[in-house]
Amino acid sequence: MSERATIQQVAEHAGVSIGTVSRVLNSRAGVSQATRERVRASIRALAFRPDHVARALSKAPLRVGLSLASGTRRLTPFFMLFLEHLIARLQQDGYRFEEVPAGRDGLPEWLPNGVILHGAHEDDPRLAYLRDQGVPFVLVGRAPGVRWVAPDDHDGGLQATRHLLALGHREILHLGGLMGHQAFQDRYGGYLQALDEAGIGPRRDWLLDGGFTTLGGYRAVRRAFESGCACTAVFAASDEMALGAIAALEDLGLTVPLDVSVVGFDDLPEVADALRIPEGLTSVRQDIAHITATAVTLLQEGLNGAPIRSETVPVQLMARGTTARRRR
Amino acid sequence: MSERATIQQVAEHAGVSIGTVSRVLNSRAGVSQATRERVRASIRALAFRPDHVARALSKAPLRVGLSLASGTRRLTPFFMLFLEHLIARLQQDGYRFEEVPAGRDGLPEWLPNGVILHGAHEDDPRLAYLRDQGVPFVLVGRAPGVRWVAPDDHDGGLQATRHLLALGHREILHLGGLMGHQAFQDRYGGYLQALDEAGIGPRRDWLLDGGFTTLGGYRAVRRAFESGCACTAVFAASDEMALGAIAALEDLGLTVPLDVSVVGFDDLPEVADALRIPEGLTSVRQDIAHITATAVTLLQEGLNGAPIRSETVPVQLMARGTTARRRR
DNA sequence: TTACTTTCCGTAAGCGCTTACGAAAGTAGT
DNA sequence: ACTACTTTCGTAAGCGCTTACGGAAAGTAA
Repeated sequence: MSERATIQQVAEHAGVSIGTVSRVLNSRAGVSQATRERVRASIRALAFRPDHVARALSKAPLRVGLSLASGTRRLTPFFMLFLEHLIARLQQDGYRFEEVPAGRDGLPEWLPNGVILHGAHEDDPRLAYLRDQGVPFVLVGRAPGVRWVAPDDHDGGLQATRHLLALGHREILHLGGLMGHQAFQDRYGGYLQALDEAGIGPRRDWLLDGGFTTLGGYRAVRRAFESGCACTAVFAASDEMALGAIAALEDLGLTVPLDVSVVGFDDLPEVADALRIPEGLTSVRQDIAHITATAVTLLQEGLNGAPIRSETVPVQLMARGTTARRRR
Repeated sequence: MSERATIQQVAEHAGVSIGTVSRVLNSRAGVSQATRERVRASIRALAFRPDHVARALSKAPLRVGLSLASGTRRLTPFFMLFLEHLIARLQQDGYRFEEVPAGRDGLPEWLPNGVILHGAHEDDPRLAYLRDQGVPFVLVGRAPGVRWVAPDDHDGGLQATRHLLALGHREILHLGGLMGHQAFQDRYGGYLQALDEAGIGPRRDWLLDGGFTTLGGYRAVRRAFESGCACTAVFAASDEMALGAIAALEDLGLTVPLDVSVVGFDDLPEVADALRIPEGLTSVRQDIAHITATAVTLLQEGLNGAPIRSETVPVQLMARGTTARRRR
């Protein structure tokens, strides 16, 4: 029923050899435009998808590892999605994937050919270690002098806050946490810049620590409003915290978005599904697929000895049902 | 540095052919005890681990799929761990893994050779569908007339509640949710039985719905205690809810475990790490590795046409820092 | 001893792909 | 028209395993 076509069948269908098919699959040179098209047509006709297992076996055994910051909460929804995308991408390209276990000192115990790092600080010992070992790596995050890819966190904070300002809000809470981390620092930075543009001074008591959990967001927001916070909007640095914020507001008798607007960050449908607001959570969308694809590309460059290059991937505010024009 | 040994090298080291090595790897017949030992020694000596990619390529292309109940929250910590273990196990055995996408009606769009189902009800249409299609499957859960594997949820509830009773507690809250699901029904059943053994009648207001989230647990417990609940212990049907319960109690000025004891379910260190109680969360441990391994074994039996068989895997209470003897 | 089993193990053909290598055909330079 | 490239593509040798097949060695029966 679900027998998949092989490269052999595609070759026969197109009247060429399997070598040629492989070449067009990997878009390598040495195939005329005409046959290239013909092969592509056969691929489509047979719904051919290369077997990644065979691919990984025949390719040079390139193992790419993922190394996690020791403090990274592995089970965060965003991270799980990230991992899923990364593995899918690597597989598709015929690479092997292995998680690099952190030994003592947080340094890896053994090394694959290339590694992708997640959640490292600028002065993380692993960066220096990998550089010393000569193992190419790319950081998902930002640090000077290394290959990195990161979403435009600053711009995300900017977009979210401007959106709130445009709706007439003036007192805007920021629900953050993990303030040592660059990503969240940047989101906060965007928020501050937007406030500044609007001539609104930042206030210490508008910065809440939600620890990047739903419960943390709930407790922080509840406490803030219980002690008389007059804010009409909150910008949370993650969807989970936004969810917590919404629950807290509900429990205090406030309705979202009529009384208070809430915007999240990440735009994970899996998280926001818990919401009872039909139009969904207003949130800053990160393109995880884009980020992981770029990470892999940069790593390949590193393996080829190309010069260091980094990339920022854009984010976009998705205005939905939890933000509304300010009233009163 | 990290060049792994191949079967070829093991064969040379042991002075046999690769065929023989493969036979001992798969523990097939036709190898004398003497050479079997010798090969095993070489395997250890070279720290040989078979390459699962090559394995998957050479084996009959057996694809096993995982099908999720449509309502299953994919990003639940327990489920992520489950998935991780399942994939590792399948890989190790040289099987391919693919997630089976649910089409409309919740039925799969195409079928692999065998499937593992998670979170299905007894009358889930997928069960009948797979049976009709003649595709072997195993259910992680319980249902009559099919191959299934499940933790002993009832016994877990029993152990947890008896533990609390043994510590002198008499008013014990149960924090559940998703009451349609068999697993949670069973945990509740164990709780009820333990209460009954102790001659304590169950009370409607001792059953809370925490929706299996941390926040849900928090809200339910907070509301209960705010409206005068005099309980001294709570048995939560998941670690996440237990965490929420603990936070709620804290916020109400109660300390755990001095004022109130809390026991969770699943025993996921990743979840309980958020706790500030040094000795950790008292919880009912599920052996995920055992469950997934059994699921794969049962599926293999199904593929071989063996008669239907099911298995319950034991759970064990891990008494730690969130339970203590009742005072007053 | 011969004939016939049984046990043990080596050989080689795959699994589906990638990629040197070299042959054939086309292009250019003289 | 002849040499010298260049482009295009087929051939075949792997990647690290599994497994059907068959041969050699060893055991059993006469």
